[in-house]
Parts: sequence; C-alpha cells; structure tokens
Amino acid sequence: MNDVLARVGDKWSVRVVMALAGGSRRFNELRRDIAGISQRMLTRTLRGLERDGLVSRAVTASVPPRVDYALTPLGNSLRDPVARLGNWAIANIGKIETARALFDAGSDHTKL
Amino acid sequence: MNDVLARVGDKWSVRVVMALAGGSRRFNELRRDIAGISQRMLTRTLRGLERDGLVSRAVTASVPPRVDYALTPLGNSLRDPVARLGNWAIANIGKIETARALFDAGSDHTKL
DNA sequence: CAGTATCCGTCTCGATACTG
DNA sequence: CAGTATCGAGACGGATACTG
Repeated sequence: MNDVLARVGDKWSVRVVMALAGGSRRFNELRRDIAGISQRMLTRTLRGLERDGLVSRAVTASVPPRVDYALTPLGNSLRDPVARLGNWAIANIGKIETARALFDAGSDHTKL
Repeated sequence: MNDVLARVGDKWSVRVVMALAGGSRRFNELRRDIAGISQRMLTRTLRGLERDGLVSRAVTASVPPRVDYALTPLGNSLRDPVARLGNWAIANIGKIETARALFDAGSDHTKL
C-alpha cells in the first residue's frame, strides 16, 4: 500500500490526474496545462501512471506524431478521493500556514 | 498548495493520521501500529504534522518519559479525506500490481 | 510533436549508534 | 521511553542537447 500511496501523493501525479479529469490530452497540452513541469518530469510521471494502469496512452502514427493520454476507469476512480484531498488542502492551507509560522517562530504551538 | 499536498499525501503522514484516528497514541505504540516505519521517519513525520497543526504533542515529565500524540481539530478534519484515499489504495492495490506486472512484462522499456 | 539521453546538485530515506 | 546525531546510497528533479 505504501508504494500506491507514494504514487498518489506525488505532486506531479496529482496534477496530471487533475489535468486529465476533463478528458484526454496530448503531451504538449499537458505540458502547457501543468505550469512548472519539465518535459522530463512529465514523461516520467506519465510512464508511472501508465504503468500503474491509471492512464492510457494512444499513439497515432502520423506526421507530426500524435499521442493522446487519458484516464483509465481505474484512474477515474481516483479522481474523487484526490479531489476531496485537494479541496481539503485548499480550504485549510491558511490554517496550516498560520500553524507553521507559529511553530517556526517559537516552540509555542499550543494554538490550533 | 503543493507543499500542503506533499505533507498530506506523504505515505507516512497518511498512515500516522490513520493510526491516530482512533484516539491518542504514544510514540512506541505508533511505531508498532505502523509497520515498516523507522524511528527516524516516525519522529520526522510527527514533527511535520505537529508543525502543520494537525497533531498535538503532550509530554508527561516522568520516568520513563511519556509523550502522547493526538489529532488536533484540524487533524480530525483531515481524517475523512485521508481515509478515502487510504481506502482507495487498499481497494485498488491489486489492480495496480496487476497493471504493473503486465506493463513490466510486456513492452520492454528497460528502465524508467 | 513527443519524446530520449546525459549530467549533476539536492534532498530523502533507512540503518545504526548514542542519550536524557 | 522517546528521542537525537550521523552517514551513505539512491531517488528526485531541473537543465540541456539530440532524434524519429
């Protein structure tokens, strides 16, 4: 279970899954959608997700080449738990940052 | 938000939060409950969760020393999303391992 | 367009040993 | 009991260059 959670907890994996939530995307579309990801990391993340059966890869032999990525049913089943976690993070990021500031300022963490 | 997800999605953090879901636990109780965690990783994970205001740390000065960890209200609000993620991982670990085996056996991508 | 290959610094993890 | 200190292997991630 640990390695499964590691995949899910990876920041790039989460962003790729979220980017594919709306439907299939091509490589460079993903690259544009996911700000800050390098080509290398996008490739590696997609391979990892593909290996785990969460993402499908469809190659169209043409010039220029075309590769479409999409969530598999398994990948889709991950959307809900990931979205809930994401929503929690968005809702509570303020509290967490406050707690961090307090903790870092002094050992006084009796609040929160 | 990435750093929040990093903390929350971290495999050890998830397991610690799940272990504390039933109530407060002492250091070595957690160590026993969470199979495979090293002392160092448990300490680091607890510090991280404490810093983020998700876990409280109560020291009882005695011999031997006693330290109780528990979820804060904020930590408790995390229980549900984390449990969903954990349940997803437990429910789908079989499918993922099958997918991995297929992927690794099939096309030889040497490495990732 | 969609990758691979390579280099390289940084960070993480786990094992081990020691302590109040 | 509940940590801290230290160390080395390896994973991670960015930058860059090249290719079918």
